[in-house]
Amino acid sequence: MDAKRRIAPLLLDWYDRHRRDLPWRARPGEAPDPYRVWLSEVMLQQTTVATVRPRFEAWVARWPTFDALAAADEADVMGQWAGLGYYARARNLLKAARVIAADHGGRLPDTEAVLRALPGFGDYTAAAVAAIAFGRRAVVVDANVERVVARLFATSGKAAIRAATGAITPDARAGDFAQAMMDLGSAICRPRRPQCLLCPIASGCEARATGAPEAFPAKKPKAARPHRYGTLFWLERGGEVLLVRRPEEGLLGGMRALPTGPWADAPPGLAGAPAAADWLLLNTRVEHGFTHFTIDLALAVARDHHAVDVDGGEWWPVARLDAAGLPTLFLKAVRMMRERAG
DNA sequence: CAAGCGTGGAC
DNA sequence: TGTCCAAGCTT
Repeated sequence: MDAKRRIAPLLLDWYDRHRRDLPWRARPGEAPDPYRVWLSEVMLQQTTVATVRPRFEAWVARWPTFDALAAADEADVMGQWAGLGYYARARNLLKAARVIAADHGGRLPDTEAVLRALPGFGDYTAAAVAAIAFGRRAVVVDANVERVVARLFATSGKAAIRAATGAITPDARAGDFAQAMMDLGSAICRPRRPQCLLCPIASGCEARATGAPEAFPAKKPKAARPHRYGTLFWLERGGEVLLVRRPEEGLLGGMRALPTGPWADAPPGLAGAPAAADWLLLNTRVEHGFTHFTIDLALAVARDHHAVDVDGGEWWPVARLDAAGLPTLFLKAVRMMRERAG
């Protein structure tokens, strides 16, 4: 259809004039670095560019290649990821790096199908890396593309969106096209208050013609977030505090953490304490919102000069807790303890 | 396939 | 302050 073939040239022309300069993005005429493209795609999953930028720089300074990452300790990798969230991404990143080093000669496979089989590569990431790093034609559908295409054709549904995206994806510059769609979705075709007057493809946009482009795509009804309660245990001994490593699976999996008791529908008090000690339940609370529930944590404190080593735990200097690689939830408790002491 | 899985910024 | 949302993957 001729109207559909006009979209890619318009979008690519807009991209050539308005593309953002990002640390993982090759400049015109430069060859993309597959390692940087892959790392950025994983970091950017459900995470904003502003958050990723400094974390990306720190990561590539520490582990600049697949082989360097493959040789890293898992605890170091998880600690470097701390604060970014969705920690399965870091576990899969390391797994994939080791597969790439062992089975692919330290180079990323250059086809969508082979990429798709690596840990952490879903439909989106396999297509995006194939297109952006290797120039393959691939149909790249993320939340931005879904929104742009849903509005462009006033349509909905995963299959219809994918088919429509395929119909407007060019054979050449597929990587630039994908990035152009995402930049457009981020800067112009935003969820709220889309900037249609600045849009290079507004003239053919069916949602704009309806007068309410922001109504596309239809939003799913949101589930209520339950509220839970728990207790964080701060066991201190000679300037050191007890940390544990959380189980590999599940919430904050594999991360270093303060010990916690059970998370329940009502405050559990001192249940699940990591050791017998003279616990003092503080009046202050740590609140933290996760995607699917919020947690309200009490803080229990004990200073026990006779505390023996706790199974699976490690004693960590309080003054160096910032370097422990703790998820944000636990850093909130650390800050609270410091305010209390100071 | 719906649910589980983090966090910080915008409004 | 609460709600929404951001370059999704796994089971």
